[in-house]
Amino acid sequence: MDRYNHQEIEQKWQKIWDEKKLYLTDIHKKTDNGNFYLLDMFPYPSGDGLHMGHTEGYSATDIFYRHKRMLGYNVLHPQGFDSFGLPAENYAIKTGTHPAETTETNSANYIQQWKSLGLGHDFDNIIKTSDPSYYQWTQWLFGEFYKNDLVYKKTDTVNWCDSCNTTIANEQVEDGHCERCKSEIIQKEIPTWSYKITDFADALIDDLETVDWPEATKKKQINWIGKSEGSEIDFAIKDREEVISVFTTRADTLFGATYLVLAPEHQLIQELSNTITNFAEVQAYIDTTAKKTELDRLESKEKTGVQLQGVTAINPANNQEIPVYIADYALVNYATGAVMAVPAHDERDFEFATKFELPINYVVAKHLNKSEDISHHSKGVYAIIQNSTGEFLIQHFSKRDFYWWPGGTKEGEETDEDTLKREIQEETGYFDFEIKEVLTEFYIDYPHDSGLGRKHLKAYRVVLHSEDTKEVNLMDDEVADNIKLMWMTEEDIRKNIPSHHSRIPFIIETIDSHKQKKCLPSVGTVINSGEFDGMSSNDAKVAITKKVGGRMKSTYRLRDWSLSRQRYWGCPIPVVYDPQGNSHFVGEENLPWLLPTDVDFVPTGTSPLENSQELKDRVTNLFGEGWVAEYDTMDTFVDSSWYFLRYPDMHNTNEFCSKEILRQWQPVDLYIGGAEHTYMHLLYARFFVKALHKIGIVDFVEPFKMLRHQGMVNDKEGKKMSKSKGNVVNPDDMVERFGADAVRTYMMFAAPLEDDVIWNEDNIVGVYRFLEKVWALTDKVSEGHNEAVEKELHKLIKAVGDQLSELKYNTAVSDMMKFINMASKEESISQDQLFRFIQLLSPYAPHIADEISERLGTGLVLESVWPTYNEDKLADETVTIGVQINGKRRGDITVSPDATQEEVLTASHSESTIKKWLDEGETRKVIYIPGKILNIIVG
RNA sequence: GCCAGAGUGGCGGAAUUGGUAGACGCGCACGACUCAAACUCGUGUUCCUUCGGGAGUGGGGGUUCGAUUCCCCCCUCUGGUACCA
Repeated sequence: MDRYNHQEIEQKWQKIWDEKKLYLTDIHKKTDNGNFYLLDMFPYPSGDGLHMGHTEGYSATDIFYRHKRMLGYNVLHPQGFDSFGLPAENYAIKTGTHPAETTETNSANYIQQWKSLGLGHDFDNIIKTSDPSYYQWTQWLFGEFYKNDLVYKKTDTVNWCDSCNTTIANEQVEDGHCERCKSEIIQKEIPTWSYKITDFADALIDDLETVDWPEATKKKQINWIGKSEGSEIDFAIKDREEVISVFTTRADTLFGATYLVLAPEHQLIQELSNTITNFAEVQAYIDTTAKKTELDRLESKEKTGVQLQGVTAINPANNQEIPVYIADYALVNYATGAVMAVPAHDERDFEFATKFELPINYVVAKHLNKSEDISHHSKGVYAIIQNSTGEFLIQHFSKRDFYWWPGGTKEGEETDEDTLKREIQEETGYFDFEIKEVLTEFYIDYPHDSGLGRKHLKAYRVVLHSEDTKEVNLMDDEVADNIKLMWMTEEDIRKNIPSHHSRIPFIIETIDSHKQKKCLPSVGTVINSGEFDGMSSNDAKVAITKKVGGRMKSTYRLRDWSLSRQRYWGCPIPVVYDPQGNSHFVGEENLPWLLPTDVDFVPTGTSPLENSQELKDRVTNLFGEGWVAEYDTMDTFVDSSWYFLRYPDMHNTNEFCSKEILRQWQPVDLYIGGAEHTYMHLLYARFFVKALHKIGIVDFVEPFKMLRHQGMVNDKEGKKMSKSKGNVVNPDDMVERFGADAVRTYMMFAAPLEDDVIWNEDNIVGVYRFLEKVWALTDKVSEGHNEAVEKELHKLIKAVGDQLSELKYNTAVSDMMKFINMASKEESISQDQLFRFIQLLSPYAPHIADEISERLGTGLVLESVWPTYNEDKLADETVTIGVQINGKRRGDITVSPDATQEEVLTASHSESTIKKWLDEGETRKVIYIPGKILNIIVG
């Protein structure tokens, strides 16, 4: 028979499939297994065409599609184009070609490429988001959002790309640069429309539990949304009506708040301008900040700021008067735009306070030892006594070689002060001293037999005024211990006290941190906070918030989605303004609200649509004199946030999708695409569905039940392909040289779907040889039945089917290779057996499958029914199991799969290589796992 | 810094309810075919070895008859994110 010629057969079958409309989906068709919605991330039709990454993702869904269809599902496997966007517009600016024209040319090229890969999409029914028949529904949905208060316009500080001349969303800023053109992003005050995605922040986190997505992707979205739970607390301003609200996750440190910081853009600053005595200086700082790009702010780590002279805030916890600053480390867009600064326990506040010489007050002590529940412990005090030179008084229990701080653990006294006074005098004789602050708290576990259990101790710093003493009054056991009092310097303690007396070095550390003014950001026990002393940080967060009239609250890193773009090639925002400047939705009857064509593309910083006379006339004619259009267009991510809802009913001119079809086809069963869409597209699409659910348009809350990512396709060295490196591999070239079947199969074989694939032309020959072997098998077809092949085939049907459902394509291909290697060595294979194998192969290599099928006379493989297997053909007659002696493998034996332990042991003894190990000693134990392993313990 | 994920032959990778580590493929070596080369086919291919064995899944410890798989500590790499209070 003739040689395998991929070019010839692939072109032949692509033509046949096209003519037969093999991939046409009838969404109303009834099938045994019902509907399955399988979705690819649709591409932007770039002039560069498909890249290898696309090829992998699209091949993956196509394989799944063919399998599902042969299993009897009605599978929707659509394609389309995310065709609005900047590249076409930029190309238009350069060449004068209208974006619509570029889009047409590029789309046609993509479709050609898809077909040449043998992808089974219905190319007669594709979506282009730039078609009025599509974007009229983007606009209709905008109208629904508008009516339901889910989109609003306000002047806001937005990310502005000077090169693209447009605002961009937070998600589209990468490292301070524009995601598209890589130029620096600046902050600009601009009127902009925004979707209220933050209304759904909690649902966007919680509902992830209901979908089958990669865990990493879920976690990334959760991080991106950035929920933090904390408190909102109001600080009064002295002699003013206004209050400053701050958000904090550390209300337990409120007593340590020694100043406040407002973001430079905070609106209160202007309101207080008459009170601020150095307003000129303040305004100058605000102006400087405004000029900084996002990147400047990130790069200049050094803290800057200006005090608002004349403004004093009151710390509601202790009524202390504290200064107020503005500084750009407070961000206007996050929470209230104001921070209560606790330099002792927050790194950023600490840095600022150090620079501006602000007080650092410690109000949380780190635990020496962890204890979750304070309430069940008895309490005591602990005195850390210092003399005038700063030395510490230590007790050395010479009999037990034990060091202790003077002080006591007795109870009964009303206050800690009483206990301390009594104890210090009894044990040391000192009486003229002053009790200072709480340094830390900790726990001591006494031995079980002592009956003392666990004690919770507070360590107070005590300073002696005089070293005069009165009579010492020790208890009997204390006398017996032969206690010596000694004054030690910090250094002495570090050097001489052994480290197992951990609490003494620990307290020295703590004192040292306080003295050296170190920042201690961890949670622990509240100290120096009046009635809250001794409370755990977590309890104190709630208690202190409550005490000062604050509110427990969550804030989010996620911000509303700013959708206005000052560009041409996008979906027009369907809004007009009346002569008073109020906005109105243009109304359903005026949809599609067409993108005007009489527009100069060259960007000027204002929206290109402003130059359209047609648009102006349209508005005047429809609404009257004095009315003006909205000139901005929508972010292209709006278009792609709902396209999957349109596919099943894309020709519907009355609705974006009928209720009936929504119910039958949504949500998407399996979605495959790159992980780079985690923050933008996937988050926005989820928001859209949740918003539509709230409005009552859809009855589900998550758009994509199951999501998988394909990895990237890298070059031979594993490096990312890029134009600048000149290592980009063109899929068309590969298809021409190796054929679509080999390219598809190799991509699936080279690595698990979600891992990166290394594109190495030297390796694809392995897959090509495999296909040649399959081809050669047609020469062996004969009438007789080959039972050996039959058994392997049944195993293969099960393995490949299971692996396909789990998207483990790489091992499925390897199993098929094994089968072919086996079958190639056989004398013959029946026509029926070869056909069933071809069915298994066809999702990966559909062209060769149909060609062989035609030669076998078995018709189009996609229209056949996926083969089944018999359980009883899966079992082997014999099985080889490993024999271990003392856990080390010493040989193997071949037995029947249901051999008893006795039989296996006997077989082992008759194997000379094993027997010599068995003779080493007596058999003490035998572990036999049927079909797997025999382990004999000899000793 | 924080949050994920991953470390297995020369290379891509396989095996995880704990049970023969290295499937399948590339490469390499040898052999057959050939005047020769390529193709193809066959055999071998983790490392060390005194050919008895020994070591081995990033490193160290632990649990177990048995660990790539489970637990603890550490190292390295990749990706994401970062003045988010």
